[in-house]
Amino acid sequence: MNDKSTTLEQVAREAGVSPSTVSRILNGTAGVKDAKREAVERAISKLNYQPNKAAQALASGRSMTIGVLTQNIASPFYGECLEGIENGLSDTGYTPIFANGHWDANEEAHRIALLASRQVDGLIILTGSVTDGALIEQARRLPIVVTGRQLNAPNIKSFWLNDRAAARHATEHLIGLGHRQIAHIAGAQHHPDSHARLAGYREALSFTGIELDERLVARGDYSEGSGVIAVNQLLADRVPFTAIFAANDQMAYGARLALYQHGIRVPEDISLVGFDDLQNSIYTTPPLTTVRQPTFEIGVAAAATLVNMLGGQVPEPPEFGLELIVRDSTRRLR
Amino acid sequence: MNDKSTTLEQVAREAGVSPSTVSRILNGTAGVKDAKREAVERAISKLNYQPNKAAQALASGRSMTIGVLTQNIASPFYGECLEGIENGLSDTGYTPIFANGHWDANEEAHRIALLASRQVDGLIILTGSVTDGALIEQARRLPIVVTGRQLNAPNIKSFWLNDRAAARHATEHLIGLGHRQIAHIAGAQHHPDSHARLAGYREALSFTGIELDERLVARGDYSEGSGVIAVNQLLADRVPFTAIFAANDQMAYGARLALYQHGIRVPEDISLVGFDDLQNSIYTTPPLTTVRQPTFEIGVAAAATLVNMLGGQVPEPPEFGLELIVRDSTRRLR
DNA sequence: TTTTTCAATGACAACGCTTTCATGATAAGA
DNA sequence: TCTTATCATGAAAGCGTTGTCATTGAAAAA
Repeated sequence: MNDKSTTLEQVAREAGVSPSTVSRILNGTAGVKDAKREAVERAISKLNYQPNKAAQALASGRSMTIGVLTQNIASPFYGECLEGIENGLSDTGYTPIFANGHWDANEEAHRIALLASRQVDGLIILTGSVTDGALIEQARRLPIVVTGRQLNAPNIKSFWLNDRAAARHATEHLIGLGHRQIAHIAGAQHHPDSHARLAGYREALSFTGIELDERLVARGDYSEGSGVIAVNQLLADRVPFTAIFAANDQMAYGARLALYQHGIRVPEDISLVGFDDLQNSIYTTPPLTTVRQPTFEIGVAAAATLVNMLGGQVPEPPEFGLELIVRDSTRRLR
Repeated sequence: MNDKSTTLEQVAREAGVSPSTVSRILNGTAGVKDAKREAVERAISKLNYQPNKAAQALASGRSMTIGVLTQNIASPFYGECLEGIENGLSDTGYTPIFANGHWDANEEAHRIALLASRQVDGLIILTGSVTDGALIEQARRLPIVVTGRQLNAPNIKSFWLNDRAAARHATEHLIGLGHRQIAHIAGAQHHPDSHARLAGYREALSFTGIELDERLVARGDYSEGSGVIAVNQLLADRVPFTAIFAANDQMAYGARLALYQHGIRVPEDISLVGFDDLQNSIYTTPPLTTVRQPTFEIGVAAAATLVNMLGGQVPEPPEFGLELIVRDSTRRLR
């Protein structure tokens, strides 16, 4: 209504009480006579009052914001997780602030510092390349929830999934369908996930007694484009294969396209397995067999855990598992 | 280092100057002798000082944050735009804060109020159902950039694209390929975009003298699932068609899947056109012919425009156009 | 040299809220 | 009825900055 926004003091004057009282009503800090409470509430809605969060933050030391470090906001993978966090945070009074690390340890450290200077009350770190040490140091000032690693330290909770086991499971699925020449498109070089998934793939092969032909392992970077390149490479190498296990869905999409362009059918000629179960993987042609990551659920749980920590509790975060979702991109070899 | 974070005052003491001087150095507000500047800079890095944004916001009245109202953070469409905004904002000192409206006018109003109470310095509204009036009212206190509508008002800049013309163009592309029985999967009922795209479709048909069979217009809600349903519906209706123009890519993905499940080939049996050119549309099989929305670029431009407005300028935002990208999901009818 | 001007700096009052402390009023115990 | 807890409330001191104002010292002008 007016030009400057209304302040608590104006509300107090309008209601004929002291600012302290208004504050108490706002925060439920102490009992207040009904008469005054009503007067204040009337004043609040009359003046259309909204407390100034910056002032609240400064005075109370709590900003009611949570810093979320992702790697890439636009990626479908992080998108789902962010939505989970948003969901888990709604109605808690906390607001998430997102920052992109772009998979660069320095950048990440910088972003975290920036978040800290914004007085966030806690931190959610979605994977990332920050060192454990840096996190432990940060945790001395802020509670932290981190995904994608196992980290036991005071004031830190971590969500970790057994990528290796799941990758092994996915590969075994292909083996179970009779495939023996199984290519793998590995993820970005320095991601721990990539190693784990590659290790799972190797494990499945060696456990079954299949000798791994190193030429069947192509290196991608988790992007769709790298999936295309990987398949072209694989095809150019002329080492025969009947199935591909891609380290994530996005590369599987790229692989799918490259195969299509070569006139190779999925699953008739080649079976294809991804990893992540992005929302879109139901809608690819054919729908993609993949390992489901409970990304959204992890986001929700991470948020809830952090809020609990902020509430002074020491929550035991739930365990999550990975699950193979068999759709139509894989079939028995004949 | 220490338990509580360092304050400007501690830095001042360490450097042997007054807090004012430190503040001035931080903000470049006034000239400071080199000797002192160096002393202060040394103190800052020694104490690892980061200014408290909440305090800055309170004292200066500027929070250096920008509120961004999206509808759904996780959607690929908004994701690209958010990335653009993030990009356009980097190195400006401003940080975006995202809020989800979930396509509900009330929810949106509530989120905007929340953002306002966080003392954001400006607002970017990505489409949404808020009324123009509400925006104009908000704009009295905050500069606003809004996409998806044409709105000329003080303190508001808008980015608008001619969806109707582009939709017409897309439909004409199909007509030009010899298609006459063209189905349309319309977008969500109350989105202005849906109307515009449907109108463009109608326009193209009537301009070419093709009579529109209303049974060929299916109603979706912009989600992949609704594309599946729409095609199933269309097929069940048994009205023959040779091409589909979906009001967005996500529904086109769904349509693609439904066709696949019915054993109908794209583009051999049916041509398919989408709208948006999501990043994934290059990687569908076949790659999707679609109308490219410069989502990322609009995000960048929206951010830049808002920052300029905050800098006291009255920028003329750049114009953007829509462009038909012909890929492999459409072919000449024979 | 003396006066004027100006750049550099410090003191201090905001900014809008929370939170302790003190106080008067009310209810409970003696 | 008088004292003692208890409760509701107000006054006031921060929270960590910024920004105004006043002060100082030195360079420029006289």
